Amino acid sequence: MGPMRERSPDGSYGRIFAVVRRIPRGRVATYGQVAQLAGLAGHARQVGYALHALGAESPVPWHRVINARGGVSPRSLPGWERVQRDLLEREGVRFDERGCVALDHYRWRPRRSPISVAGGAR
DNA sequence: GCAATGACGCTCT
DNA sequence: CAGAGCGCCATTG
Repeated sequence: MGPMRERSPDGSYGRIFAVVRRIPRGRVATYGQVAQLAGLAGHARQVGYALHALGAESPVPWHRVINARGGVSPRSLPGWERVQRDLLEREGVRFDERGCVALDHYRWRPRRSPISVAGGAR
Protein backbone atom coordinates (compact mmCIF):
# COMPACT_ATOMS: atom_id res chain seq x y z
CA MET A 1 0.00 0.00 0.00
CA GLY A 2 1.42 2.80 0.79
CA PRO A 3 3.80 5.25 -0.27
CA MET A 4 5.53 2.80 -2.43
CA ARG A 5 6.06 4.81 -5.56
CA GLU A 6 7.32 1.71 -7.25
CA ARG A 7 10.44 3.15 -8.73
CA SER A 8 11.73 -0.29 -9.47
CA PRO A 9 12.33 -1.32 -13.08
CA ASP A 10 8.92 -2.92 -13.02
CA GLY A 11 7.14 -0.20 -11.16
CA SER A 12 5.56 2.94 -12.54
CA TYR A 13 7.78 2.55 -15.55
CA GLY A 14 6.20 -0.85 -15.98
CA ARG A 15 3.16 0.97 -17.29
CA ILE A 16 5.25 2.44 -20.05
CA PHE A 17 7.04 -0.82 -20.71
CA ALA A 18 3.72 -2.63 -20.91
CA VAL A 19 2.61 -0.31 -23.68
CA VAL A 20 5.87 -0.56 -25.59
CA ARG A 21 5.77 -4.31 -25.23
CA ARG A 22 2.39 -4.30 -26.94
CA ILE A 23 3.72 -2.63 -30.07
CA PRO A 24 3.45 -5.29 -32.78
CA ARG A 25 6.41 -6.18 -34.92
CA GLY A 26 6.73 -3.99 -38.00
CA ARG A 27 4.88 -1.19 -36.25
CA VAL A 28 6.13 1.95 -34.51
CA ALA A 29 4.84 4.36 -31.88
CA THR A 30 5.91 7.83 -30.85
CA TYR A 31 7.02 8.77 -27.36
CA GLY A 32 3.96 10.94 -26.95
CA GLN A 33 1.71 8.14 -28.11
CA VAL A 34 3.22 5.70 -25.65
CA ALA A 35 2.87 8.25 -22.89
CA GLN A 36 -0.77 8.79 -23.69
CA LEU A 37 -1.48 5.08 -23.89
CA ALA A 38 0.28 4.62 -20.58
CA GLY A 39 -1.94 7.22 -18.98
CA LEU A 40 0.83 9.80 -18.89
CA ALA A 41 -0.35 12.13 -21.60
CA GLY A 42 2.08 14.97 -22.03
CA HIS A 43 4.94 13.16 -20.34
CA ALA A 44 6.61 12.01 -23.51
CA ARG A 45 9.95 12.91 -22.02
CA GLN A 46 9.51 10.46 -19.22
CA VAL A 47 8.91 7.72 -21.75
CA GLY A 48 12.28 8.38 -23.30
CA TYR A 49 13.85 8.48 -19.88
CA ALA A 50 12.25 5.20 -18.93
CA LEU A 51 13.45 3.54 -22.09
CA HIS A 52 16.93 4.87 -21.45
CA ALA A 53 16.88 3.20 -18.05
CA LEU A 54 15.89 -0.05 -19.70
CA GLY A 55 19.03 -0.71 -21.65
CA ALA A 56 19.65 -1.77 -25.21
CA GLU A 57 19.34 -5.43 -24.30
CA SER A 58 16.03 -4.99 -22.63
CA PRO A 59 13.22 -7.43 -23.49
CA VAL A 60 11.11 -4.42 -24.36
CA PRO A 61 11.07 -3.50 -28.05
CA TRP A 62 12.40 0.00 -27.34
CA HIS A 63 13.49 0.29 -30.95
CA ARG A 64 9.84 0.57 -31.99
CA VAL A 65 9.51 3.85 -30.19
CA ILE A 66 10.44 6.92 -32.22
CA ASN A 67 9.83 10.63 -32.00
CA ALA A 68 6.88 12.53 -33.44
CA ARG A 69 8.92 13.45 -36.51
CA GLY A 70 9.03 9.78 -37.41
CA GLY A 71 12.76 9.49 -36.88
CA VAL A 72 15.05 8.06 -34.24
CA SER A 73 16.24 10.50 -31.66
CA PRO A 74 19.94 11.38 -31.69
CA ARG A 75 21.71 9.54 -28.89
CA SER A 76 24.91 10.21 -27.05
CA LEU A 77 26.58 7.27 -28.69
CA PRO A 78 27.15 7.87 -32.40
CA GLY A 79 25.89 5.13 -34.64
CA TRP A 80 23.14 4.11 -32.28
CA GLU A 81 20.64 5.66 -34.58
CA ARG A 82 21.71 3.21 -37.22
CA VAL A 83 21.13 0.32 -34.81
CA GLN A 84 17.55 1.28 -34.12
CA ARG A 85 16.95 1.95 -37.78
CA ASP A 86 18.37 -1.43 -38.70
CA LEU A 87 16.14 -3.17 -36.17
CA LEU A 88 13.08 -1.46 -37.62
CA GLU A 89 14.08 -2.13 -41.22
CA ARG A 90 14.55 -5.74 -40.26
CA GLU A 91 10.90 -5.74 -39.25
CA GLY A 92 9.83 -4.28 -42.55
CA VAL A 93 9.73 -0.63 -41.61
CA ARG A 94 11.11 1.54 -44.39
CA PHE A 95 12.83 4.87 -43.98
CA ASP A 96 12.84 7.70 -46.46
CA GLU A 97 15.84 9.80 -47.50
CA ARG A 98 15.34 12.03 -44.50
CA GLY A 99 15.68 9.02 -42.22
CA CYS A 100 12.04 9.22 -41.24
CA VAL A 101 9.28 6.64 -41.42
CA ALA A 102 5.76 7.30 -42.64
CA LEU A 103 3.92 7.48 -39.35
CA ASP A 104 0.66 7.51 -41.27
CA HIS A 105 1.52 4.05 -42.48
CA TYR A 106 3.57 2.44 -39.70
CA ARG A 107 2.03 4.03 -36.63
CA TRP A 108 0.66 1.44 -34.24
CA ARG A 109 -3.08 1.85 -33.80
CA PRO A 110 -4.30 -0.19 -30.83
CA ARG A 111 -8.04 -0.80 -30.98
CA ARG A 112 -8.17 -0.87 -27.22
CA SER A 113 -6.04 1.42 -25.14
CA PRO A 114 -4.04 -0.34 -22.43
CA ILE A 115 -5.85 1.88 -19.99
CA SER A 116 -9.53 2.57 -20.00
CA VAL A 117 -10.52 4.44 -23.06
CA ALA A 118 -12.51 6.76 -20.87
CA GLY A 119 -15.69 6.78 -22.84
CA GLY A 120 -14.14 5.92 -26.15
CA ALA A 121 -11.91 8.92 -26.34
CA ARG A 122 -10.69 9.40 -29.85
C1' DG B 1 17.48 20.09 -0.57
C1' DC B 2 18.60 22.76 -4.90
C1' DA B 3 20.10 22.98 -9.65
C1' DA B 4 20.88 20.98 -14.14
C1' DT B 5 20.03 17.46 -17.55
C1' DG B 6 17.38 14.52 -20.72
C1' DA B 7 16.01 8.45 -26.09
C1' DC B 8 10.09 14.66 -26.43
C1' DG B 9 6.02 17.51 -28.03
C1' DC B 10 3.59 21.45 -29.25
C1' DT B 11 3.02 26.46 -30.39
C1' DC B 12 4.62 30.70 -31.83
C1' DT B 13 7.49 33.68 -34.83
C1' DC C 1 8.30 25.71 -44.56
C1' DA C 2 11.95 26.15 -40.86
C1' DG C 3 13.81 27.42 -36.48
C1' DA C 4 13.54 28.57 -31.59
C1' DG C 5 11.35 28.56 -27.01
C1' DC C 6 8.63 26.73 -23.31
C1' DG C 7 6.45 23.02 -20.72
C1' DC C 8 6.58 18.36 -17.98
C1' DC C 9 8.49 15.24 -14.72
C1' DA C 10 12.05 11.95 -12.96
C1' DT C 11 16.87 11.00 -12.18
C1' DT C 12 21.53 12.43 -11.13
C1' DG C 13 25.27 15.34 -9.09
